[in-house]
Amino acid sequence: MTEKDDFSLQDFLPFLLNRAAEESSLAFQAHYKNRYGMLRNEWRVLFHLGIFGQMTARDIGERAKIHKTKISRAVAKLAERRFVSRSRDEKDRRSEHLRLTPAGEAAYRDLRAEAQSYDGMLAERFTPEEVALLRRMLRQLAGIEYPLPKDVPQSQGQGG
Amino acid sequence: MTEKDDFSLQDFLPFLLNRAAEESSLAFQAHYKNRYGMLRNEWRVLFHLGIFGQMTARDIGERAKIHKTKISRAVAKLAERRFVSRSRDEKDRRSEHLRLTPAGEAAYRDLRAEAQSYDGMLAERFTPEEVALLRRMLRQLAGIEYPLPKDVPQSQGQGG
DNA sequence: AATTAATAGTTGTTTTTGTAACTAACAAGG
DNA sequence: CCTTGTTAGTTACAAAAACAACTATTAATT
Repeated sequence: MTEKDDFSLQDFLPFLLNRAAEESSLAFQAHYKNRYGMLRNEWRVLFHLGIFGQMTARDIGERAKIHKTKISRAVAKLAERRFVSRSRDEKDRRSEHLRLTPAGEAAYRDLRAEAQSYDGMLAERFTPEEVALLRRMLRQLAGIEYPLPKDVPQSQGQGG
Repeated sequence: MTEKDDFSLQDFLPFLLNRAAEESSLAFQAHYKNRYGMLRNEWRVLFHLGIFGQMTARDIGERAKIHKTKISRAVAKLAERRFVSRSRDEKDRRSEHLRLTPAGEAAYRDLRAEAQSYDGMLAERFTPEEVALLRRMLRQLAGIEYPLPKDVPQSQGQGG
């Protein structure tokens, strides 16, 4: 099994990104899965509601780029477990406002703490500058616009 | 939908990595899917055989960290399409040596060229130093050991 | 107003994955 | 030999994702 070829799979960005994503998700996955019986899309919805307070399914899908059928099923599960409450918009009765119940808030806070310490653990392997650059590059690759710092009015060195 | 919370999902590495991986895989996926009807694990197996010439299913799984059932199915598909040929190891009749057929080689070369130009396109958004650092960090997160330079002889066993 | 198009969200069906159990071949110890 | 354990790979079944078609409601066009 000696190398025969100069192409390196382990340098190919899509491959590398997938492997890193998979690997880095494992330990966190164990948390939301084992402790709350949640699926990946469920914690994502939970986090969005935890962060933004109230959103429609559409808002979440747009922001996280998750397909509406996944959102729909994730919301159904979360509502069934009383982590999320739904209320019709009376102006537009097609859409529903979603928010966390107290139980949902509690789960969110717990998982958020977990996420923060987990992220710190991952970041710890590098210097702060490296991590900042990594996040910036990943956001760029993910097509997430760089969020400007709130206190700095001008473009802060996106550089490319 | 205003922010309510200081936790940023878009900075959470597992989330960011997943999004970047998904996004950066899209265009390449279109190639192996539309042109060859391949699935993700199938091109991965194809590439391993293209790069290393001959391997067993086990070798591939170990190197790419793909579960053996996925390899098994990917190999079955590739063999069915005559991209891969299989031959029993006569010393150990449990295992099979896999290699690309001429058709498999052709598909590999085509997709490799695609992968190279696609990777270049992704990398182009950053400076060469940034890209080098990105790959290094991703390898570290993915649990892939840093490959030592080839001219430095090295203890046997697992290799890189 | 009536018709058509668009949007929010759901449901049903087909693919893919994940997991466990399985077969076949080898290996080691009694 | 003959258990017992291990490894390579496959298969069967359950869970999840992808995709298409659907309902209900609103908006736009005539």
